[in-house]
This record gives sequence, C-alpha cells and structure tokens, in this order.
Amino acid sequence: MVKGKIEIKRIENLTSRQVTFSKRRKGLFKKAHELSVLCDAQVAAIVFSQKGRLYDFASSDMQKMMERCEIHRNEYFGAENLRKQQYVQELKNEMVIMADKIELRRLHSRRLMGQDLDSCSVEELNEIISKIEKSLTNVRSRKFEAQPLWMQSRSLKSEKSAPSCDCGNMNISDVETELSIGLRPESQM
Amino acid sequence: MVKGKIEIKRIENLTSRQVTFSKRRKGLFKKAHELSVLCDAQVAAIVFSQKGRLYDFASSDMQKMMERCEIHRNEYFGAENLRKQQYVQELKNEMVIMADKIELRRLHSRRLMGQDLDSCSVEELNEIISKIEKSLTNVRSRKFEAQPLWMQSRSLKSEKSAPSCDCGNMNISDVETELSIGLRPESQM
DNA sequence: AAAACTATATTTAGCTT
DNA sequence: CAAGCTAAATATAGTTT
Repeated sequence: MVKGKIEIKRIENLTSRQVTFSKRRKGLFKKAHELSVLCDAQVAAIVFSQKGRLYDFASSDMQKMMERCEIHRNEYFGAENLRKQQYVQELKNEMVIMADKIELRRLHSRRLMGQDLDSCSVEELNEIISKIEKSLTNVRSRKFEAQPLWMQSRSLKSEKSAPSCDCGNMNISDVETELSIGLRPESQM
Repeated sequence: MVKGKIEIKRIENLTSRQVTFSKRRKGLFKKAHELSVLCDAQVAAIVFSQKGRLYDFASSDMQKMMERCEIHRNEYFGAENLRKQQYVQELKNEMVIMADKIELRRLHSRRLMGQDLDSCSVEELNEIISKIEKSLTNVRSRKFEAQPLWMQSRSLKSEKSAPSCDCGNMNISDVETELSIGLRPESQM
C-alpha cells in the first residue's frame, strides 16, 4: 500500500489512532468553520472520544443553534398538539349537540306525559289531546291482540326500570326529532 | 488569484455559495464519518442553511444517543399524551352513555306514542292505558284554564318544529330515566 | 511523545457541457 | 442548472527529529 492511502476502518494501533484522532478532529473543525463562513450557515460538530471526552465546534453560538433545534421540534410537536386539540374540540361540539338532543327528547317525553304545558296555546293543547286519544285507541285495540301467555311470562315482574308506555301506531312525523346518534366511524387515536 | 485558492469569507455570489454549500457540506459529513470509523469515536455534525433548512450527520453511536434523547423526550411527551388520550377516552365514554340515553328516550317517546308495543305484556299495556287516560284528563282540564289571549299570540304559528304534546301532571317516576346531561365542568385543554 | 516533514491522497474552485 | 472535469489547494499517513 502506498504512503498516505488508508482503508476507512478502525485503526487498531492505539498511538496511531490517537494521533489520527487529533489531526482529523482539527481538520473537521476547520472544515466546519470554513463552511459556516463561506456559506453563511450555522454549523456545529460534536465529537466524543472513546474515553468519553467531549470536543465540539460551533460556528455561531452553539446555544442559539440548539434553541433553533428546539424551536424546530416544538413546531413539530405543536402541529401534532393542534391536531389533537381540534379533535377534542370536535368531540366536545358533538357532545353539545347530543346534550341538546337529550334535552329535546326529555321535553318531548314530558309533554307526552302531560307536563310543561304552561307555554302551550289552546291550538297546541287540542293537537296533543288528539294525539293522546289516538294513542289510547291504538293501545286499547292492541291490548286484545296481545301475545300468548307463554310469551308474556318473561316480562311479568322484570324490566321495572325500563320505559313501559304503550299506545299503538300513530303519525308522529311532526313531533319526531331526527337523530343520528353514536360516534363518527373515523374515530382516531 | 490562482485557481482553487480562496479567502475564507462569505461568498457573495448566490449560485457559487449554494454550490459550495452543497459540496463542502458533503465533504464535512464524509470527514465526520471517517473520523468516527477510524478513531472509534462518536461524531455528529449539524448544519443549518441560511434558509433554516437542517442537515445533519451522526455516527451510529451518536445516532443511538440522539435516539435515546428522543426516547427521553417521548417519555416526557408520552406522559402528557397519555393524560390527553385518557381525557379523550373519557369524552368518548361519556358520548357512548349519551348515545344510550338518546336511544332510551327515543324508545320511551315511541312507546308513549303507541309504537314498539310488540314486546309488552297485557299488564304493561294496562299500565300504559291508565297513564294515557290520566294524561288525557289532565290535558283536557288544563285546556280550559289556558292563558289569556295576549300570552297565546307568540305561539300561534311559531315553534312548529318543537315538540308540542300536552298532557297535564301525572306520576312518571317509574318511567323517567335520570339524566345528567352536559359536559363536565372540569373540561381541560 | 509531540511537533515538523513530506509524499501522496483527497478536496474543491472554477470551468465545461 | 446539475453533473462532471481538472488543476491547484489542502489534508493527512507515515516518517523523522
């Protein structure tokens, strides 16, 4: 092998390695410096020797550079956070809508059961009476076509807490609120 | 000035500066790599161009070191994220509960209006008839103590989409589902 | 063992295509 | 204008002091 030509692999001889380390480290820092000056760039080089000793070069203030890195990072994490916050906000908006729907349904049920009538006009009262009368007719007719006894047994004393109001079919399109419940399918995270 | 010899000062020509930046950056990273291999050292080089674009080199060990830093960071951010994810999960759980309540109320209303009665026993049908009859009585009695005309005017043709069912007071404790709607007060973020 | 030396390898500024 | 070329400048491996 001719003088000066080497393979790029670990130098086994300790002394040679230490000398080369010193020479090349100096060379690296010089190149870093030249790059920073010639091209108006910020350059840093960090070297840990085997023994763990630290050597470093930084064109301008190393601290400033790290701060920039930090800003870079925070920008990244910031974008991520923004995305998540928007998602949370969407969930909250949806919950407000759901809460409204629950309240609407609650008022609907209460009115069907004869409460909160103070604000109703005579016309509305008549309408409600008409609906209830229809329900009554329907339930009465349904009662006499009830299921055979063997099907009734399961509901004799159970399901006490469940709604148990029965009225037969009637047109409810004018009071029914359209609902799309449940979470949206594209739930992330 | 002879070819190849330059002063180490900022290159004013933009094109030249960009070309030199590219060439010397590559050279710097090559030197950094060689130093790390030959001398078994950990080497990193970081370059910010004027435009703020980041270029970096790190020997494998340094890479690991940076990854460790990253893991450290992620542990920190991970704790933060976990907290946020738990919050999102809580929101979602709450939404599932709300959706259930909406469905329960929907069924309740439907039954009050005489639908979905197939599964009711004769006893339940009797109960419902009794409730509806009571409602009817109450609404009828309420109709004749309705508000004076000047109070009715506002509801003559308005609020068409709102539920308009009226029935007077009755005991509904056995069908009323307890609800606590709305967002919890300690809403974070 | 550190610094200087030197022959060769490598890098690169300015040019060419 | 990016990619290749080349002469000169620089870097450096091995040597010497």
